Amino acid sequence: MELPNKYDPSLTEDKWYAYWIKNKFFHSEPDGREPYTIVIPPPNVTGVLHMGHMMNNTLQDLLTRRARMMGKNALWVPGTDHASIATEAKVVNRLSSQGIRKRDLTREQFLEHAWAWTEEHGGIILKQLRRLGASCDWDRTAFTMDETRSESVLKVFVDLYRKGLIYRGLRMVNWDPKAQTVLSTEEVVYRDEKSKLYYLRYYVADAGSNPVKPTGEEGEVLHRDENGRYYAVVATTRPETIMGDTAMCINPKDPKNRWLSGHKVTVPLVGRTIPVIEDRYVDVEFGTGCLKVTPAHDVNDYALGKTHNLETIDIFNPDGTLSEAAGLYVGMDRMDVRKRIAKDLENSGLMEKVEDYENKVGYSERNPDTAVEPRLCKQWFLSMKHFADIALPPVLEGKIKFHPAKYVNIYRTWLENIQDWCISRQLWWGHRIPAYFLPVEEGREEVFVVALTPQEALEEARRQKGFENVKLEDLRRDEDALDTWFSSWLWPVSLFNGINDPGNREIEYYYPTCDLVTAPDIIFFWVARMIMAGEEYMKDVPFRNVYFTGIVRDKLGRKMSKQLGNSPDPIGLIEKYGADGVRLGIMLCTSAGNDILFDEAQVELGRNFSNKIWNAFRLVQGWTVEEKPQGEADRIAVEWFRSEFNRTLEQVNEDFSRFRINDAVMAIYKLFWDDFCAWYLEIVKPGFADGRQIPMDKATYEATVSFFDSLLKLLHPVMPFITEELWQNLEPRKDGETIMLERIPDVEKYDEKLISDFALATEAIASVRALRQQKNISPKEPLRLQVRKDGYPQNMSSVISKMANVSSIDVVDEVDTSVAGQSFLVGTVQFFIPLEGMIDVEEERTKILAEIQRYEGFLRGVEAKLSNERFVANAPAQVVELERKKQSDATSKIASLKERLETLK
RNA sequence: GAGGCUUUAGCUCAGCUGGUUUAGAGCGCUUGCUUGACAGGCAAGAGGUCAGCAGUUCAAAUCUGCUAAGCCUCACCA
Repeated sequence: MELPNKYDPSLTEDKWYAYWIKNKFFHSEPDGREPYTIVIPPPNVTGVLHMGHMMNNTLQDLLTRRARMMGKNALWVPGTDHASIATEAKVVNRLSSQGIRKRDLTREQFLEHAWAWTEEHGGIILKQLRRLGASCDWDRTAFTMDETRSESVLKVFVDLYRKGLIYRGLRMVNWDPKAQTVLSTEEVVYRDEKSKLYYLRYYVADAGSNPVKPTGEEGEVLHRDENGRYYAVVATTRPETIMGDTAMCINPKDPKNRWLSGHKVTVPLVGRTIPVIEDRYVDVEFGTGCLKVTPAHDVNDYALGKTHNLETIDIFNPDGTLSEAAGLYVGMDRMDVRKRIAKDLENSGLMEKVEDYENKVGYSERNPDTAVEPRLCKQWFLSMKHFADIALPPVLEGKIKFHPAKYVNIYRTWLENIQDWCISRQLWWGHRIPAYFLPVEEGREEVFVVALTPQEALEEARRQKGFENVKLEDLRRDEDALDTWFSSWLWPVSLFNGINDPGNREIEYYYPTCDLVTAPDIIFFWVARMIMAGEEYMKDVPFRNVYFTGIVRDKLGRKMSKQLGNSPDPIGLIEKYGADGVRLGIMLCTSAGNDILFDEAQVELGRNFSNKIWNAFRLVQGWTVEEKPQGEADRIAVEWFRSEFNRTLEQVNEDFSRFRINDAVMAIYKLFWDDFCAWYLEIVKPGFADGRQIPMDKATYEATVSFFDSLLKLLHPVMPFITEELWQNLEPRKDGETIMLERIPDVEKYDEKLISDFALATEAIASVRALRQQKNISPKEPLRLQVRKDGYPQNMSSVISKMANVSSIDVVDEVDTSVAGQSFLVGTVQFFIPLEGMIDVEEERTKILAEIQRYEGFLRGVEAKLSNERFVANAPAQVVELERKKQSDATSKIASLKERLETLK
């Protein structure tokens, strides 16, 4: 078969993927083998593939394929996430572009649009994963809102409610005014922001009752205006909230504000009179030491309001505009009000000054332009104390291993300071909370029941006192949906239907899963909560290893973003470099927990490597065989490569077991390119005679094919397509055979002496080649070589002869340096090449002198150690012995170099 | 503000339990290579005060402390 000299991935990738699918090689069913399970971190159902996914999913595929080729029953379960906030936002946007407002639709109408959108865009990302070669069991593709998963979510909600772990409560929560829903504390991201600190005058309202004068002359001036009226000054970053002020607070230990104690002040512009309260919460040093208290719009103020029994005035509408309760600026957005009120305060002489100020402002994780508002409302919460208690031990005790381990601390800190999880969202796209409110009179406290179905809810309701005759249509189901993560946290369990059908064959077999590959930014959102759910519902961990990837950045270290345009299109890369090339390139630069700086040169390297493999195959494929004895160099090469392969295999296994994926992949890369191609194949490659390739002996040929076979297997998990293509052509295969289901060889014993002897030979060869280059001697001109027999592995002569084009190697007691020539050392072995008339004596002397200097310096260091009595007395015997060996080696090297110098005179 | 991590060749990173020939890899760079696998290649090279300072030790890139720069996580200071 005539093969082109360039590998063309487009001719193989789709073909083999279709073959794998047709033969159901990705499909897994429970059986007697050891299971290996990975569940995909479900991407947003309407998302598209980005570089982060590429890395993450290549890793998962690599691990899955490798496990499969180690004889395990490997299963990688794919699926998508309904991503309630993100998807709902997209649907709302699309509707608004069609002139439809969400609030004009019923819930059912809106959900129809949302499902249509999901069907339209859903699953694109899963199709893209196929291009990458992902060996997911597509028959098991799941969705967080499909029937099984939805049922699981509702069951868990009901169960946790009955266990008393879910409660409904009035709390200060984080409100996203754009999405118009609450968020959990984890969904708020804080950003440093340059803002202003406004100093506002709050006049003392009961001046008639002779307030205690501010102490000190300075105070007199500061706190009294030209009309003699006293005032306090409050520093705030949020002047737009003054309409909600219900107190001013000072620290009781603050002498400079003592005079305000017990008085009342007037809120500027608003004119409302509010009390001055005292609380040690107030920082005396900050601003003026006077704090305005707005219980409805600040977490701390809310706490103050509770302890001091203050009125709460909510001045915002859900969309962030000012409500009727504000009295002023009604209907304006809060951010506009801030600018406007600053001017108005200024004009009314109520603004003392404005300072630049840097503070942290919380933004919505999903709507990064929207500042989150603290807001008081009634929501559903999951009590976390219990879950923290069950989720911490498995990680601390090492039942679950984090790679890298540094995340254990982060995990621990979070769990030890955990807050209750707000799980309700004011969204429609999601799992609707299975709570039903019963009809009560206006103003009475709400009464509700929690049940899986309306029918069960009705039965439950009728057991409530006073509701014995309630009817189904009287029940009003809670409008809210659940936080998306409230379904994702069940993923490793719900994928195997472990909630709805506990103890079923699949959950028993596949759970716990083995490895989880995910990004560290969802450690709290997802990883921690899966551990909680796993422990709660399976009484066991959901996975044994968590591999945290880094963030994919561009080569300048910037995050990839649409705005910067620095995010390559993954499918474009696959088309340009081949999926195998992209996979290899990315795998070479990942390491657990470290960000990767992506450079297209990386995948170019991967493409080049594909080509290297391809051409190595072309070489081997073109060989002919005849009956003849195996040559000596060939025999050594075969034995050596067998050892080298096993040594590397051992290293690769070790690297994989420690999740040092890039090291493992690099080791395989070097094994193939450097050891197999550059050394092994070059040694056994037959020459040409009379314009025809010399046939090769059977033993060498068969060894080579078997090495190629092993190498392809080792490479397959990283580069599935090209390895399948070549494996299929390496020997005749039957339909239905695949490299995917072959076994990666086990490590066999190897000969370390042979490996080190061969290393010496390669160094000697490199030295001869270097010499040729320096002296301008053609590689084709044969040279003769002398070698001093001490420490020289004579079995390497045939290899050296062939690779360095040396016509004869004389192994001698002492090299004959009486003729002109060049000597060199490999380790302690001395080589000499006679080169009559080919060397420049002066240049040679300079070089040898430099060499002597280097060794003398080294020797001085060694001797300094050895002459140090404390070293000889304290260091372990073998370390001292080693130093002695270094000393004698260096001494003999120097001696031989000096001798050589003599002969050059 | 509290904890944690990082700093080794031009770039990205190894260097694991202090000791193995006075530091390794990949990429990049330099030089030389056109007939038999591959220029997406082959061969040979250059390149380092291991961030700085002080300490512990017979011995430090490796352990400790301080300093500097960068990054991450958490935290209610208006």
